[in-house]
Amino acid sequence: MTDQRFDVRFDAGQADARWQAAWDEARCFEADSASPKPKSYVLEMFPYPSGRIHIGHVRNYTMGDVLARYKAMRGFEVLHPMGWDAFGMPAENAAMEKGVHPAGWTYENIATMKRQLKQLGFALDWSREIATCDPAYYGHEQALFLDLYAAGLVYRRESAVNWDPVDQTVLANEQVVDGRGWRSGALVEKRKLNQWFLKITQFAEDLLAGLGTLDGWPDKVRTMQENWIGKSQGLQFAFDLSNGEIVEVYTTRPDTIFGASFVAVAPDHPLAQGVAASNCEAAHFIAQCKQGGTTAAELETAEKLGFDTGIGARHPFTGEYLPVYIANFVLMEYGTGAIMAVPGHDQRDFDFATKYGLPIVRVIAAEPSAADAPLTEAEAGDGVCVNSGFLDGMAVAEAKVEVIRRTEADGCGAGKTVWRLRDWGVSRQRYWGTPIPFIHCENCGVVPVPKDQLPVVLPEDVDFSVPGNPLERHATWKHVDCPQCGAAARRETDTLDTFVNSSWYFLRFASQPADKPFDMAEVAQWLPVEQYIGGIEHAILHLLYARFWTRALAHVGAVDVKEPFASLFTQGMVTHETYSRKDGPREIYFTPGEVDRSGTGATLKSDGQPVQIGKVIKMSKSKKNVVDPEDIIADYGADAVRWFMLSDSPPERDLPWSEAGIEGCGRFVQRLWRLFGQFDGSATGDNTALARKTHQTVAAVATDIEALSFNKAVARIYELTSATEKAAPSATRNEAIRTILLLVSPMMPHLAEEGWDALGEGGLVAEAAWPEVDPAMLVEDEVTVAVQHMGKLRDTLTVAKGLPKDQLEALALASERVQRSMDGAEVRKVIVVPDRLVNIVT
RNA sequence: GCCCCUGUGGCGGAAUUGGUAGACGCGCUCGACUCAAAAUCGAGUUUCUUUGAAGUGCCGGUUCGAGUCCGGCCAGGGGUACCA
Repeated sequence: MTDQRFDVRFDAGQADARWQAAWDEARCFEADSASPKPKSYVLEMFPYPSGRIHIGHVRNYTMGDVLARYKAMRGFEVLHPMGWDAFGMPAENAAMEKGVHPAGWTYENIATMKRQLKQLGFALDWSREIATCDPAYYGHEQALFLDLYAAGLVYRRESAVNWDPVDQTVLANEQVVDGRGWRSGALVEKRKLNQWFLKITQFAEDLLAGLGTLDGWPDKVRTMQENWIGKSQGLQFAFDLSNGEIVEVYTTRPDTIFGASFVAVAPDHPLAQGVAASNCEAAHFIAQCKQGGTTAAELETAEKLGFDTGIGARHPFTGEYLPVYIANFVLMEYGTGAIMAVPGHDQRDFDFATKYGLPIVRVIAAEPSAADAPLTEAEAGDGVCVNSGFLDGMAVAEAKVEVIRRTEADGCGAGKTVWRLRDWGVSRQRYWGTPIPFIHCENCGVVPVPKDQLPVVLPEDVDFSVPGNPLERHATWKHVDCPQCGAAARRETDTLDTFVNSSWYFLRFASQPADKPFDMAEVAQWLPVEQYIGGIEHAILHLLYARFWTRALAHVGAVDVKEPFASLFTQGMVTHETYSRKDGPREIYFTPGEVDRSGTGATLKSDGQPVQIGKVIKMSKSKKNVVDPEDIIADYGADAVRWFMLSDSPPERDLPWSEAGIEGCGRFVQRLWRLFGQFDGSATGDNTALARKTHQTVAAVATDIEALSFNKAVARIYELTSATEKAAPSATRNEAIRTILLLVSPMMPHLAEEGWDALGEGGLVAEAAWPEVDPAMLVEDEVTVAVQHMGKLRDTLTVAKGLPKDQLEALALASERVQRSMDGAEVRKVIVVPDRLVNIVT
């Protein structure tokens, strides 16, 4: 007697609501830290509450959800939490554009997005929800920041920001478009401010070494972080200057020292500043270097400019005097802020030397005889030293050692390890972030806010009608008494980089006492995160900062974890075309929903006029190329959307969004529903082939889910579904149907619950166990072997598995098609790969 | 500029990691059912000059054998320290 529900189509709308309520009521996704079961912490990168969930979120959270539900079926106590990376610029932009308060805007977005996530039926522990803009979260962050300060990991120094001279405000790199402020259109300048820094460089060696232990991370991410940290062994030495001073330079290529044809210092180097004090041309040049933004891409691609100071630098080995330039491509942050320039073997130096007519000397050649081969571009490759005095004939590596040895012996320099990694600047001159808990006192200097006065809470009455930091302008907020001497003092008005918020949220998810950031012992129950899933765009910054912050907390004894994420999976981005129009210096973007794309071009629905079709790039709030999943949930149900996210595209690859395909997923939901309805309790008898297929599929899908290869798991399930549909009723077929239901339950949980219930299984499928596999059923007894002649396929043979080589060879040679292809030629060689192929070489 | 990645039918992709290229899905075509449509079911679907040949972005190399390994290019994407 089958359930009457199977007489009609599966009603996703009804089932989604019903089972979401049932899971809530059973509280089956709330993680129990005290559970005796083995623990599994599955985490997806928490979203910025930008307004509404987009397809990229759905993809990310569906993957994590399948893994979390699968892990639960395998007997783990699963922690699968969700929260909100709720501080950030878009809230302030909304405040400026729409006059809404950042807090109100953010919390409304959170409410909307939480509702949308719930519609997707994710197995999330909402009891642990976090919003980083909640003082209950950021207050603990302020306490941790003070702990790091006490441990000497926090300091202040000057650093450059993008300055908009018209709006009188600091701009994010994203807000600088073609060197101009995005609102004012003014040319952006570099301006120095006193800012807060975290000593990430103190952990550089350990962060680098730690990469070697992260077996569960993609190699590409480890490589990117390794390059970012950028350990290099080089030489730091001093040039004696013609004005009696010295200048320290750092080079990673001491082997090329004889090719040095000038010395260059950064515009903000003390030497440059000294020259500028008495030379207005130099001062003018330095001022010119201040133009433009602060990004590496901008600095590297800008035209190389220099100013000859007239000072000479004495080469330590030749005694020759090299000109000293102030150059815009030398960075004060790296090494000593001064370089010896070797045009022959560094492209930046080559470009500069060409422009200013400086000598370009070859000092490295493929072989000694090529010493005078002309250079048309810088050659950075390996070779032997030429035109290099005592280094001539030495290999690059050997010469590096020799130059460092001589320099050290002469006492004018030493070998030195230098890191590309710079300390983490965490100051932001913005309102919507964690207030940095310090007070500036004229008597006492920089004073930490006492912990019993935390949290330092953001004022609510702020004005966004003028640009700049509202905290700075607030009438009363920054005026406080010094906690040490009681005198009138001033609060720090910078807030923390939002990457600080996301550097420890995974700890707060694991343990959230009211009186402290987290409990160390409870954190130890769950950490490290077993599987972390998020976008590849976070490969360096977020992931490196989180690794650093965890180490810093371990350094102050707050946690006993070193690496926070045991395994990392970087999903590809969901991409879409952009649509825009120029409006003066600003580019105005439109959402796909606002655009009619039916013709060859694209027009705006509201006015029928054309819009520019931009590149296919990652979906982002600022480019508005986002698609709203809620409509397709309404049309097809949560399960079809989830299934679609998992099908087809390999999860690590980018997914260009298209509407096509979702309908097919909707059809498959119905197809499964019909199949469940064919469960026939009265059927008897076995079907060995189907039983084998079933067990093989269970094993393969488990492997695929554990590897997060959901697209492959989906293909396997399609195959088993087809085979089961075609089979005649039998006990085996019933078992196959029941198995399919369990296999799809992490992916299509609503459909699975409805089917489980209709089949009278009892309890929730969310709490059911993964089907057992009989290893004996995985082995096939026949295999198909390819037969090739000269590497080209000529025939296939179906033979018993494990057939010996000589028999395979004989069968292959006997093949009529092979004989025809060989056309009587003599067999020179036969390659036999058992169970796979035979290749005959003539 | 620099670092990392990707490139296979009309489309998304698979290929036991050097061994039958195109599994599975989408789309499309034809057929069945229907008064008709939807839904469903079945067959087909890389290309071509089709006893066969070519084919995995392009050019070359290694190998009995290359989508897979090596060298050189091209195109697209991500990051580039204040987007998150």
